[in-house]
Amino acid sequence: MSRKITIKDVAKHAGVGIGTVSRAINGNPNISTSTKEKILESIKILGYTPNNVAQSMRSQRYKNIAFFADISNPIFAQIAKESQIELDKHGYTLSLCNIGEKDIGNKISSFLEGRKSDGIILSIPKEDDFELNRSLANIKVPIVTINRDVPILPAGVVTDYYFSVNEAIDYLLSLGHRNIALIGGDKKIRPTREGISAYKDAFLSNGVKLNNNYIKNGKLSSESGEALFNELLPDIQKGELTAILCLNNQMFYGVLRGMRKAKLKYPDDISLITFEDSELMELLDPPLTVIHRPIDEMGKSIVNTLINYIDNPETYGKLEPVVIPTNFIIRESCKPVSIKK
Amino acid sequence: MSRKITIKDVAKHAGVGIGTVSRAINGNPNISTSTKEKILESIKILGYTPNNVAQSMRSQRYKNIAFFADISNPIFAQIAKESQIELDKHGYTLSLCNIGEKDIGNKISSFLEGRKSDGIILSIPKEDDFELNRSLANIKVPIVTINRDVPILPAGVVTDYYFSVNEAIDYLLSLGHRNIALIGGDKKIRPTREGISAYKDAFLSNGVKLNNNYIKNGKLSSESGEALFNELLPDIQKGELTAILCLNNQMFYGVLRGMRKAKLKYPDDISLITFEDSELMELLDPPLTVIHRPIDEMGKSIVNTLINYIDNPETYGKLEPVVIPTNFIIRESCKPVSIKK
DNA sequence: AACAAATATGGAAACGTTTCCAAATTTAAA
DNA sequence: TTTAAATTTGGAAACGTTTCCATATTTGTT
Repeated sequence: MSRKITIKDVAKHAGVGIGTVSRAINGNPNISTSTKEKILESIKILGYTPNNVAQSMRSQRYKNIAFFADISNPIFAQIAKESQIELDKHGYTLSLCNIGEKDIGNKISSFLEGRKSDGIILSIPKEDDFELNRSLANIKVPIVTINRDVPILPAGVVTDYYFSVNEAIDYLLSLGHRNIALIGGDKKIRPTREGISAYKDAFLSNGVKLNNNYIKNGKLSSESGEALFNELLPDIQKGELTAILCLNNQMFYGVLRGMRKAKLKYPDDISLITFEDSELMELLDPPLTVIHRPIDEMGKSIVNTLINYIDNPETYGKLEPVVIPTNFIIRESCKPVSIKK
Repeated sequence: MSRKITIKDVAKHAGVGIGTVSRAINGNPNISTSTKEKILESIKILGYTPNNVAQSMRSQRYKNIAFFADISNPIFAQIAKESQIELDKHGYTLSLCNIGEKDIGNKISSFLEGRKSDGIILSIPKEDDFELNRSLANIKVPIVTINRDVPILPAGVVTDYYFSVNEAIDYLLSLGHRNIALIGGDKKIRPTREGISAYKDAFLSNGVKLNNNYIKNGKLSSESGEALFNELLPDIQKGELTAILCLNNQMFYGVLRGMRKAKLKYPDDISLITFEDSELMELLDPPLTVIHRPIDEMGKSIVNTLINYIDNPETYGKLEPVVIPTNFIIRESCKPVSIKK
């Protein structure tokens, strides 16, 4: 295998200095058009490609982003994919890092100490983890969070939970539902906070009295979803509770499982709406009415926000969150309430 | 922010030369226990961590693996996750790269030219893509493929399609099914090839005559799955075809969609088995009988195979494929055939 | 105690870039 | 033309390691 072509080879071939070659590669303006062309020609002839490791070493820029999330949740896998596609356009690569529930801060710090990334895309389970926030505060590269407001961090990219939930509840109310359960994660995370607020506002603006007991909070897991469903079960069986809106797809699986075990069917026994669409949501029988978010747009926004922070560090922390709108897709998991007491 | 601690600082603090510090870090045997301890102590005091970029630059080893697959398929996202977890244990990072259908070889080459990886995990749609194979042949780092036999590449990691399909067909035959359709991808890819061979052998060993028309091949997409299902539809409606085994989860979605449109229900109108388990497969109504493969084990095997190739280049191409066993999970999507003509 | 062999150590060179500064060249102004 | 200013260029230094070789030290043998 022949020796790797370096910048020196290019310089010699083009009859210029290495600094000039570097300027040609990096779009530096201090170079005449003619020499630049000559160098680009030599590069093509020799088949030269810059060694990124050497570039990073010297320039302290790495053209790499680290993606920290629990990618066993398919939604994050999709976001990772879309982010990677967008990053690729900007010449960045994406390092995938899985995180669990614990010790996230240390994992990120130790990753950054060794490996070099210019920025981080981060999805964390909680917003108010004191330890975590302290570690995050010490990280010196920009971080863009997904659907979380972390006090110590600048605004990230968020789904429009408020609008989505408002719209969905409006829809259920218009179908005649009066008791609607909201199942979500911890009250302290943005999606739940926004969701609850939209839920309440929807009842208020429709002049319907709401029952706070139907706001259920738990962990973002199917087990927790199933447990919360079971708390609601008696009221469903009594016919008092007629609809459920679930803010998280993992929890929704738990709701489905709970229904299965209780031998309940939607939409006859209860109307169902969940957050997050997927091919299977349409293939469930009956197909599910869902709140759909455009994952590709999320990926693009995340990447562009992050790259903006990298290129313009002075804007870091000064921007408003990017809010991604959703689509409400009505299928067949909700039906009108016929009789009202 | 204070200047980064380098190996020189450590050397000065410990009163040794930089080469000695390097030896201490890298587990080089040519160092006395006492100096090594002294250096490790200094490292701890100063909070030194080696700069990986500089290490890579000099050593030409990158401690990075590139993962090329279509990660919008959740199964690859999961494999990516499991691989990353395993790689992490070995001090490697994972770069995620999405690939489409076209120009895969060039994408990989150009990624490797700039970015530096020590190895590649690869999932490609086809095995016999001449252009692609030619590009792959020129890649000088080890490649481990997932479920494909690429002639030019050494053995990768494969699911035990033969055993799985054999077991599943046996099961369907034991339920009295005599006409069973097999839906899979191109005949030239390993899973389909093995699947068909296992399918035929199962009929043979059970002394049942098989109908070659029920072996259906298409693309690994839900659209293709739906199209193939529609080809089978007349025979299903005539009651001649009573079971389908689907080798690919994407195609299976198409089958489900086709059934939905034809207003057919499983297991009453047809028995159904698919490859690939997921939380939702259990939550479908009725829950699906599936062939489950242990993704964590696949990830581990992939990584260990690849790292072995990196550490022992002389074994590259000399090893047998690693075959990952599967579990057959019987749920409720198949029912016995009552009447036989 | 003397010497050879084995082990341990220091530090220059190299990895392939970018950055910076000084110098050369071109352009513009007088 | 001359001179000043602007532009372009070359290449040394630096980024932080590992590797290699020469040298120093320790260990073992007689």
